[in-house]
Amino acid sequence: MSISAAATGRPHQRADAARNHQRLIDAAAEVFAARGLDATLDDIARHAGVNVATAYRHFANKHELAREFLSQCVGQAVALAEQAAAEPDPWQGLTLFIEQSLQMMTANRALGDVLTHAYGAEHLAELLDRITGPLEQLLARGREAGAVRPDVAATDLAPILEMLSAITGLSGPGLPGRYIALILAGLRPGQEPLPGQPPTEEQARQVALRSKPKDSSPGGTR
Amino acid sequence: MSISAAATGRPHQRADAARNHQRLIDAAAEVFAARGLDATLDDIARHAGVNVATAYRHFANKHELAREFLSQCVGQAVALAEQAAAEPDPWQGLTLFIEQSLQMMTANRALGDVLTHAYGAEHLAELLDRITGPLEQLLARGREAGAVRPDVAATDLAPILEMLSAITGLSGPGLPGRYIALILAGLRPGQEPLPGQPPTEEQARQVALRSKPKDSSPGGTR
Amino acid sequence: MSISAAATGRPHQRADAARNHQRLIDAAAEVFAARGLDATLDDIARHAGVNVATAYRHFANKHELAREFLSQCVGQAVALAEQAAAEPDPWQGLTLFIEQSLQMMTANRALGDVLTHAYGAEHLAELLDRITGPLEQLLARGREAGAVRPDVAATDLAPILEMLSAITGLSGPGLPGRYIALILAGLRPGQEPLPGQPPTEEQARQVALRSKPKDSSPGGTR
Amino acid sequence: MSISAAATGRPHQRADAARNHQRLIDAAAEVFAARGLDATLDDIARHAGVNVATAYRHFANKHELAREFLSQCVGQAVALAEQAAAEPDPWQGLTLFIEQSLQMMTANRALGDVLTHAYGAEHLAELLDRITGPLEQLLARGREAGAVRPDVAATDLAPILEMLSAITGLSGPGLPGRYIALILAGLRPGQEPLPGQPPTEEQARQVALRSKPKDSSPGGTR
DNA sequence: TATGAATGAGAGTTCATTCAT
DNA sequence: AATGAATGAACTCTCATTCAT
Repeated sequence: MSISAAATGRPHQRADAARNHQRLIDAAAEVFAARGLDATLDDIARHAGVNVATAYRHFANKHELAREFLSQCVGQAVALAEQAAAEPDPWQGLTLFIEQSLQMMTANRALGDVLTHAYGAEHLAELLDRITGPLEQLLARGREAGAVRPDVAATDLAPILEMLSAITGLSGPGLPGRYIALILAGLRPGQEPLPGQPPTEEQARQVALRSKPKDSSPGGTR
Repeated sequence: MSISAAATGRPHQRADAARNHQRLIDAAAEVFAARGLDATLDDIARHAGVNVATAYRHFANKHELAREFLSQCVGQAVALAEQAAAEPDPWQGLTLFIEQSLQMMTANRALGDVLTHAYGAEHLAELLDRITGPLEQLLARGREAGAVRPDVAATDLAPILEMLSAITGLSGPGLPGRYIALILAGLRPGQEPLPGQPPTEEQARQVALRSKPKDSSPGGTR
Repeated sequence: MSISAAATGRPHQRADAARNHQRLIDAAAEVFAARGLDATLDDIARHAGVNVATAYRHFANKHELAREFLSQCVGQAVALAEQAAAEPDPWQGLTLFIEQSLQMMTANRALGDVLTHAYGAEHLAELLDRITGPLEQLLARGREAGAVRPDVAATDLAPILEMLSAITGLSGPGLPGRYIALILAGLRPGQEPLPGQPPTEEQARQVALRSKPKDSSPGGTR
Repeated sequence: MSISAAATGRPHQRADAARNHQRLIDAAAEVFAARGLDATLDDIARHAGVNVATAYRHFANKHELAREFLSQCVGQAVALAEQAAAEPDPWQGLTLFIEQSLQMMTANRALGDVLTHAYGAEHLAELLDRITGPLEQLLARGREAGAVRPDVAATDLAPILEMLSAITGLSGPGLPGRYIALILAGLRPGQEPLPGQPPTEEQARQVALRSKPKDSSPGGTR
């Protein structure tokens, strides 16, 4: 076992293979972003400069590739949440989290797409799991400071982000920001209480499940 | 082409043809709603009780059918806007418009799907065109009455609806309503002004254009 | 519903479709015979002069095509058994049945191949079901007449035919016949009793199940 | 190529190489047996605990591996024939040979499979060559002793074994044995003479050649 | 006009075989 | 010599669209 292997945590991962692995994920991000999740693996592989079969050596199937890609995004999002939670001013933290999240989704339209597909469900669960802690803490501080309305919970942020992801396409001077502001305004305290209850984690997870029945189970021919 | 056709201004259309036309649109709505836009034309035709080839006699291709379907939705939406504008209390009118719109999109998941595809662009333009009038009027009254923040315009409602469409999948007691309330709260007056400007109609139209390059021009193989 | 439809028992089967259907089965027989069951559907379709997709309009998948083909063979085999049972001399009937069966398998090597695959199981069941009656009757007459050994049952004929199918490839003057004679000799009376019992229908059916685990369930990609 | 290689008459083969060679053949036997000849080389290599590429260092291609495997079986079969020829009672010898052969084929379903493929032709020739002697001798003694019908030759045993191989799948109390008995009965003397002549060695070899044209020449893609 | 049938162009996936380490 | 990785060529099956009745 080489040093680099120990470093990556994978046994005997050859340099070129590692490169291709990442290349494929990057290509997936780009191509998914450009053409949506319906992009063909062939396209992605070509984009990565490898043969399709090579893609299959690295990922069991298209689902897995999407999942892997999503998994990397989860990492970023968690980092974002933690960074936001570390912000001294909780309102600034919240603003930062939402703005950066939208930016992330804008830069990577595939993200919204993936979330919409069943692929996402699994990793969304992981994401929510790891993200709820820091965010809840952030909101708590915000509530105490009177900066955030008291009836908003961390799980509310999933639908909120999902909503914002819908307008990532909007281009124009400060345009998506306008709606971030709108929503942030709605999160301020001193307003009529929100109806209903914050979604459970289970329900929050379902935001991603608008997807096509046919695509829900891997193994489908298409 | 017969004389009567010339007389009516439309090519002579037999009664059953007209019936099939509508049947297909209805079937499209149902099937798109159930399976998303990836549903096959075969499915739709079968659902309508006709043959695929018949569908092609009525619509040049799948895009056209989707467009036609969207066109009918436009009608409903315009009606909705007019109904809202007629409401004595402008805030109630706005609330009604947003709630009913979401309901329409929830009942018909395809709508959100279609909007997301390039299909929508053309008809979205028409929609915005016809809807802006009543809504602007509604908002004007709201602003005057001090019920609505002064810096919101009718064109802002397009992104807002698009955002809400993203969470139609959310199920739970009063769940989508929770976020309608959040957004409505953000529309109230007495808050920090929104950054930027309301989108132009052109920009509002682009909300729908996140879509796949490949699908943008009809005639593509897939 | 046309007259021809009534005749074929299928609703509105168009002439060309019916032709293609049979062509495909014939092509399947030929191509399966030439290349074994691993022949591609593409090959078969090309051989039939149609597009693969057309093959898929007629048969849900490769399995179904093989099954359909086998089904036609079953018909022939049953006819053969009935013809043999009608023979006045039971020994002659038995001889005829075995000889003709072998001939059928020789002319159509695919038959043996299909039997060997899991495809066959289902239709083999049907075959055995419909064939056992006449053959048992034939053997009964043979036993009474002292022409056939008393400890042979109709279900013994399945393994016997399967054995013979193994040598259909043998070419030479009267060559496969030599082994038919050998087996017929073994069926004569006045010899040491055979060990064990005749197979149950269930067991007889299993002759066909030597096949590859992977191929046993339809839907496998290969 | 080293000196020691020249000395041994074989290219220098490291100990582990020789071990891998045998391991691969053993793995081939097992995997072919379990999954039929369609098993992938990857599977076989993994089963042998080596990499596919290593398999290719030892065998030019899949065909060669199968051939090599068959070659080893030939050895066993020859041993079997010699053992049978050494039996004092010729009938017992014949019975033993047939029973053990069937057992060998049952234990190793791949054998029948390989025989059925073109792979076998070459080695089958070798087999027949080396096996005919002992078996002819055995049959001669049987004929003299009046235990075996006079018109059966050693080359008849090839088709006979091939026939029996067809029912190796039969499971049930004493089930394959029942048909061995049937055939042995047919080999007894005092019956109508068999039609035709025993196959020439050339013809006997052809039993194995029912196989797929595509696969006959190594180098085919599949 | 409406239908049943046909089709070309993929899409996802697998595998025998070769290349680079 | 042996490995991990890469590849090209298939193969099965699907679907939007067109053709022939």
